[in-house]
Amino acid sequence: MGLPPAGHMPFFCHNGDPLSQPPPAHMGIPPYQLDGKGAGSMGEYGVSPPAAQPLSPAEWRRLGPLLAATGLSRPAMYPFSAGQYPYPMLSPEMSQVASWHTPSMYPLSPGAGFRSPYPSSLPISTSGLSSDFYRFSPTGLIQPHPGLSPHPPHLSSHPAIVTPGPKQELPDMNHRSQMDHKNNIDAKNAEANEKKKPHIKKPLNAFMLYMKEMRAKVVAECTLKESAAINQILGRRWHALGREEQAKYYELARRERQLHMQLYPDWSSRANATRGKKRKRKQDPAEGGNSMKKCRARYGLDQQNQWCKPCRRKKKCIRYMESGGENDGNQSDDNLGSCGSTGDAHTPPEDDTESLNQSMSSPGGLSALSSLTSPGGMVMPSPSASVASPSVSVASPYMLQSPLTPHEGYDVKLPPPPPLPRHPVGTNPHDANNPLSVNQLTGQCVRNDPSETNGNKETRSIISVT
DNA sequence: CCCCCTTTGAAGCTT
DNA sequence: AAGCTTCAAAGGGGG
Repeated sequence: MGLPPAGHMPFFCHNGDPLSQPPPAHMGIPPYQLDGKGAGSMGEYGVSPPAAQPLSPAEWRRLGPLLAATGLSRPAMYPFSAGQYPYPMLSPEMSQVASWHTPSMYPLSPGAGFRSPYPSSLPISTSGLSSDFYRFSPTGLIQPHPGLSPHPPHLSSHPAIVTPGPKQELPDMNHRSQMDHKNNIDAKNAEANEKKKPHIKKPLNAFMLYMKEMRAKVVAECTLKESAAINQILGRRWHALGREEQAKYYELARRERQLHMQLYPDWSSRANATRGKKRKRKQDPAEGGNSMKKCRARYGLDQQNQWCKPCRRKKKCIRYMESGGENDGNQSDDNLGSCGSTGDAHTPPEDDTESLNQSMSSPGGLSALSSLTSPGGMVMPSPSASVASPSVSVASPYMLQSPLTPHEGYDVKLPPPPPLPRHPVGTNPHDANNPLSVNQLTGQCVRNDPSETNGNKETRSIISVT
């Protein structure tokens, strides 16, 4: 039952049958547990003195071999062959893209297709970490013991940390001096102080760090600008990323958290989490999880007639709120279950064409894009051949099973795998109709044959979304 | 201006 | 303890 239609499963081996064999046993260790501690919880903070310090370039250089030596090296989770995998960056050349072992971990040069919100003047070289990594550092310089920072959290003026509110970014600062930057921030800080609630953002997790780094590349390759689409692609790439690569991001994220905690010892995500919304009532199991979904996600584009009014107008979903939020209680008034229980997984689209026609409701032009054929020569995995199960989607490190004992270098304190995580990227049946679906999008995404890299623009077919 | 989409992971709250 | 919810980034799109 819960299996989405095979055609919607984006993850599969190039032989088209990922389920024919269990995922490699080596895919089991959360990369961020490399330090042998139960990571992922605040409890790890400060526990490991060495980890409390930023990695030196030499350390970064060591990271790879170390990981490999501890048995982490492994083939890509989704072993596309170089010729078949639609994402060039996931080809073996990927390791060059993310040059973690070099001081320029985050290629910031425009030529690399990256852009950074932080001035390149930041002393990246001092530690080998990217400027992004210093988002928590008030001075832009990372201290061996950032906890000794003279800047109390509430005085911090770092843009990435203290902002007037969530999802509010300062303008691109690539072309601004740090002083301008600071003034700007001071102004915003004053505003924030006025409210007496400076918004300290959450530290970025591994995936967010990865997204931040890779977004520009995906944008360049696909000439897509819609983040929703980009994120789907990035999600797929993330899954396809080798463990070693992911481990680096987990490590980065772990250090970000550490640094964040040291800079803002009193900060708690609670402040942000409870900022605006009340927590919602636990969903009714009988509703199969759909009660917590907004109409769009619950019914899909092909059933917009079931959407609540605000949803149709792209406003805040009232059912979503009713489902435990603001009304905090008894609802189930709204035939939520109709598509509901388990239904999410089996409300396969009936008419793609129609839904595409309806899809103008959102991320716009993509619906038109969806009807385009793939760029010539692009070898996309056949959806029909794709068979996958969410349980094999390796959606997260938690899904992995470790072949190693703790003595082998890992503290295998794996939390039990979540029963059935969200649909892995692209496995949501609704994706078939979703113009933003990975399958739809990646079908339009540029395929860069690794052998054709080096700026051979002629081989890049770009679908412009305008 | 606000909210939507969309992704994964972390953290905290709720049950 | 398990499950759930929110928020991190991003930027185009719609009302």
